[in-house]
Amino acid sequence: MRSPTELAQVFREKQLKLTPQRQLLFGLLHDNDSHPTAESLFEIASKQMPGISLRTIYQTLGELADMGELQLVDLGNGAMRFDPNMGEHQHFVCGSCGAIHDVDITSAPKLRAGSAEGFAVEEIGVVFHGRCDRCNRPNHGEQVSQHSKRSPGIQAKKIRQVKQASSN
Amino acid sequence: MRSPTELAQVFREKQLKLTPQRQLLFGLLHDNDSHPTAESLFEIASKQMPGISLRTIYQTLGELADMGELQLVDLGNGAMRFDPNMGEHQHFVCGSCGAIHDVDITSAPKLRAGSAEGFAVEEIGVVFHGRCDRCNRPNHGEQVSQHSKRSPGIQAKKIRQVKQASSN
DNA sequence: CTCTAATTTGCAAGTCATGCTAACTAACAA
DNA sequence: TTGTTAGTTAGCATGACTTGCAAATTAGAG
Repeated sequence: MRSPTELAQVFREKQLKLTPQRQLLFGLLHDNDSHPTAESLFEIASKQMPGISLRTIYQTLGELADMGELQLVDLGNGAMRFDPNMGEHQHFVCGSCGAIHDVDITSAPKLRAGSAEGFAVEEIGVVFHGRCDRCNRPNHGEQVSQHSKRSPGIQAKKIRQVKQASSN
Repeated sequence: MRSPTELAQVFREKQLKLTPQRQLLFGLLHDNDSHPTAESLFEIASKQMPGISLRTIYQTLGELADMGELQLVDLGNGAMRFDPNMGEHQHFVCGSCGAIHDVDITSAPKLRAGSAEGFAVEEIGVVFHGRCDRCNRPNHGEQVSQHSKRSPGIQAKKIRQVKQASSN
C-alpha cells in the first residue's frame, strides 16, 4: 500500500474526499504487517477517533482493496484480514498462537502451474501452517492470542483453502 | 471417505448409532466429488428424507470430519465445502462458473517447504484459481451456478487463503 | 418390551459483512 | 466567509452461515 501522502493524492485525483476517517486509516494501515481484521482496526481507530463507525472501516477497507492498495486475506479464522503488503508473498499461520506472518515467496519453494488438466490457472493461493519459532521454544506461551471467535467446533478442525483475487 | 458399509462398521464400534439420517448422508457423500455445502446436501437429503434437519447435516458432517472421513474445505465463497476425498489433493476454483475441481497434486508442481524463516511448516494449503476448460471455450456459459450468497462486495474481490488441518 | 444414552430437531444466538438512508461534510466556487 | 453539492459516515437492519441448547425421539442393548 502506498503512503498516506500518496494515497491522499490518489484520492484527490479520483474526486474522493480526504476525510479524517480515511486519513486515520491510511496511517493505521501504512506499513502494517499485523494482518488486522476490520474489528481490530476499529478498536485502534476508535481510540484516536471515538465514534468512528465500524461500517466506515469496512467501507474504506473495501475501497482500498478495490483500488489495489491492499489485499483482503481470508485465513478461514473467521474474519477477513487486511494486508497492505501488495508484494507477492504468502502467509504462515501459527496453529499454536494464531500469529500470522508474511512469508517471502522467494524463501519458500516457488510455485507455478500452467494449465493443469485443462484449467487455465491464473492465481495460486498458498498458506503455510505450522508453529512459529516462538511457539517452538521449550517454554513457549501456548496462548492463542487472537481469540478466535466464530465457531469453535467446525472451525477448529476445518481445512482452509486459499484463493487469490482475479484481476477484476 | 470410506464406504457406507465400512462407516457403519466404524460407527458401531464407536458406540455411535446408525440412524437413517447418518446412513443417508453416508450414501450421499460416498464418492461425491461435487464439494457440496451443508446446504446443498440438505436439499438433496430432504428429497429422500423430508423433515431431516439442517442441524443434523452439520452435526454429522462435523463428526465425519472429526473422524477423519472427510475434509472441510473453505474456499472463502461463503459456505464450507465437504470433501470425502481424503487423498492428498488440491482444488481448482473456476472464477467464471464457480465450479470446484479436484486437482491431483502430482499434476501440479509439488509443493514443499521446510522451516522457512524459522517456522516449522506442517501443512501447506493451496488453491488454484482461473477458468475451467468449459468456461474457456468461445461460447462458454458464463453463469456462476453456485449462486454465491454471502457478501457480494468484499467477497467478490477478496484474496482467499488456505489452510490444512493439523493432525488433530 | 424396557430402558437409557445417543441423536435429531427446531429455534435462538453469535459472528462477520453488507444494504440502506438520513445526517454530515470536504471540496470548490462565488 | 458562505453556499452548494456530491461524496461520506454512522446506525441500524438484514443476510448468510454455524453453532448452542434443551426437549422430544429413537437406536441398540438387555
